[in-house]
Amino acid sequence: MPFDVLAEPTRRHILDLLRERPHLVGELTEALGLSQPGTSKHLRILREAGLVRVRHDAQRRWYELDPEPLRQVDEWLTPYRWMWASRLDALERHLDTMPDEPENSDHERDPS
Amino acid sequence: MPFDVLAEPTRRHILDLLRERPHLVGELTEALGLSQPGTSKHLRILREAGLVRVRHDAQRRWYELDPEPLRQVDEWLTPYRWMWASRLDALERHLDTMPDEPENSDHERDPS
DNA sequence: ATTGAACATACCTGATTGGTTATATAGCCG
DNA sequence: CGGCTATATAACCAATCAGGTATGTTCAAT
Repeated sequence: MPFDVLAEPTRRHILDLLRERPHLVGELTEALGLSQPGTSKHLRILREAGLVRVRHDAQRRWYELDPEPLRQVDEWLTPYRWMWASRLDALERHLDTMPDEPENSDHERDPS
Repeated sequence: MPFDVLAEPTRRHILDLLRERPHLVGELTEALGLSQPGTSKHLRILREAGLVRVRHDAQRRWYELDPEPLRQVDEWLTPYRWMWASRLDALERHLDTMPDEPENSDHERDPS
């Protein structure tokens, strides 16, 4: 699953950059503001997850996006997708019907 | 971002279970096959991410899904969504035009 | 009041991970 | 060839984390 790969903000940043155009490792290194080996390490993980591909050009390495694995994420999300719509509808209808009511619900959303 | 929360397979499993109906901690513990404190810990993380809510019923705790934060994931995904469609189209057209050709591309997808 | 049930929190531990610096590898150019 | 450029890999470190056991807390039922 590509979820753990996407968990890393830097990695999402890389994908966002590659969405516009392929990039060299050096370019990414500069854009991300981290060390070159650090960048290469992230790229390796993205490569192994199939999210990017490399094109060799002499010593250069052009990294380009492969969005295919994101489809899995999208699929996992699918059964949830209708929910936030209907939930929002319900909320709207509620707010519509009863404008400010004290509402002593026992619901709780992280009391910490 | 809820990405890191979703990176954990057990946590996705919990959400999948809650998608059907609210569950007690004990039920989840059994379904997941891990210790009760372990379950509670995951639930805490999900709570703090706003992905679940709790309803108190005496000593019982009913955990229920709140899909709202998943919307952020969906939104992050949005600019990528058109891509895999068009990419697939291109592939199909390609396969259509040239059925099995040796194809010595310089492309590479993790040579490891 | 005491016990037991349901859950949360504290604490510890081994594994993973994101970052670094140092070093290898590969290819261009003079 | 020799040195320079671009990238990858190795080795290391501090922090985070998932899991467990032990213990606290709250409430119902007797």
